[in-house]
Amino acid sequence: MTTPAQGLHSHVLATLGLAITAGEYPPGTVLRTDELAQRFDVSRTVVREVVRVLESMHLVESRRRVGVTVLPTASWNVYDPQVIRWRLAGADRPRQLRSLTVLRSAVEPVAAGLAATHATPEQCRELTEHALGMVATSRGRRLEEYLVHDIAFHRVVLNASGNEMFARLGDVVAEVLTGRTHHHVMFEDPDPAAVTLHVQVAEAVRERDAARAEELTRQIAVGALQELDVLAP
Amino acid sequence: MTTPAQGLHSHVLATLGLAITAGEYPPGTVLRTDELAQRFDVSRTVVREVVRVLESMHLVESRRRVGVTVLPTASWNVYDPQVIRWRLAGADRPRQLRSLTVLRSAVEPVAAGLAATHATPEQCRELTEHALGMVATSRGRRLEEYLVHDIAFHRVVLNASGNEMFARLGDVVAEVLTGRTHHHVMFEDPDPAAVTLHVQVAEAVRERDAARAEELTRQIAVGALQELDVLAP
DNA sequence: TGTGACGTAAAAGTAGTACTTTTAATTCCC
DNA sequence: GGGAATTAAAAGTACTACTTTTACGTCACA
Repeated sequence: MTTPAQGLHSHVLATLGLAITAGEYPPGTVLRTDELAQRFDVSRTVVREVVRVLESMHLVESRRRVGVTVLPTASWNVYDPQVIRWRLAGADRPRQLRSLTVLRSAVEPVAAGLAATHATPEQCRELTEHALGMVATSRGRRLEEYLVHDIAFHRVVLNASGNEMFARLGDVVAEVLTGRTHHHVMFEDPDPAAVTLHVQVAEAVRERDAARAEELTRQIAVGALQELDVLAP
Repeated sequence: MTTPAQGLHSHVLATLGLAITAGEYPPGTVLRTDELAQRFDVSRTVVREVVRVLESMHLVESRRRVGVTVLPTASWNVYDPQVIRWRLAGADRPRQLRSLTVLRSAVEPVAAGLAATHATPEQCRELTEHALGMVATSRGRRLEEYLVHDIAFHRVVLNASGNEMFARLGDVVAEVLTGRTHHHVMFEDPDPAAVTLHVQVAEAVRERDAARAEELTRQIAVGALQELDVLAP
């Protein structure tokens, strides 16, 4: 069982993509289109379309007379949301979670700084709302509700930065936060210090204090990294 | 004339991808596969494969009975190197250059800090080598040679960070630096202050001084951003 | 024995056609 | 006028036939 699979293309793509990113086919493995067609019981047409997509993600390379070769991790489009999802669902989830968290620690403080100067009143309002939401749900095992606010908070910050590259990391952050919550010891409530920091970030943005927003977000990031070290040293 | 075009698929993909990212088809525009097949004088098979790839980049969306709809910029996979190249080659090159530079300013300092603790002796050597190369070519209109060292330098830093997400930004940085050089007033030599900073970063990494490497790289980034403000206010 | 030209076959690439499925839009009935 | 049935348009899938590239093995020649 892999994915719902409405549409043959989606199904084959999901299956193959997941298998490759999970390392089931070591780099250099050669697949042949009609072999795949047979294996999945679909036409070569469908397989070819899938291969073209995998090729655009640089997961495989297709060469005449050779076949479809699986490429090493180093050439993968690791920023492709689809690739990220596959990897988070597969074997090297911890590694992926760590590298994404490091990326966050670089990007989010800068994004917060920019948000302080660019955020619209509406965005400021949303920020405050979600920060307060986090406070409200930070105790009593309400992790799922907390997560919703946490994700929304960070998404607003990234969007408010006014930089489209940052904005597009919203989904990535959502994945990371979700992954983290669901793999935690679910007994403990979120770190109160982190909650406070979120409230303060919202404050700083509202007050147009870029330096403070950046610094506070940096502290949140440090916390996230430390947490990761404790969980997976 | 758009691209060399070895292979029908590549040609159609390049043409369509470029046109869409250049905004020639406003979001919501509907294309039909057999119309495209006719226009490019290729089979529908080829067009379908191209559409599937564009779909995986979230440039378009294909729906039955409707056709292939061009999606708004907000949904594009802006981290896809191919999309980045298309956008840099097209109309909103300045915007793209700016958002990428902001991304760099967030990522590279952190990467440099990590590099200071993770760089191998070989990487330290390369770093120093390229920094000195930059010094050597920083005067006398040797911009192309300078560029090679500049790109190599930043690539080594990103790789040495040990984070695969950072490492994969090497190509992006290369594109940005190349774009900047080629669109500058080519009369002036690179900023001497920047050159010095690169040498110092190499030094800091060699001495395992993470904080200093990070701070110095941050200064390089600030310089790049200011430069951008002067050029395209 | 080594080397280079050559031929072969295997696999991807392309084309075209026939058919299925979904679904927007129109029609028609109540 | 609103909702159900019909229709047709476009993508999705399959299959088959053919073209092009090219890795690999063969064989001749030095």
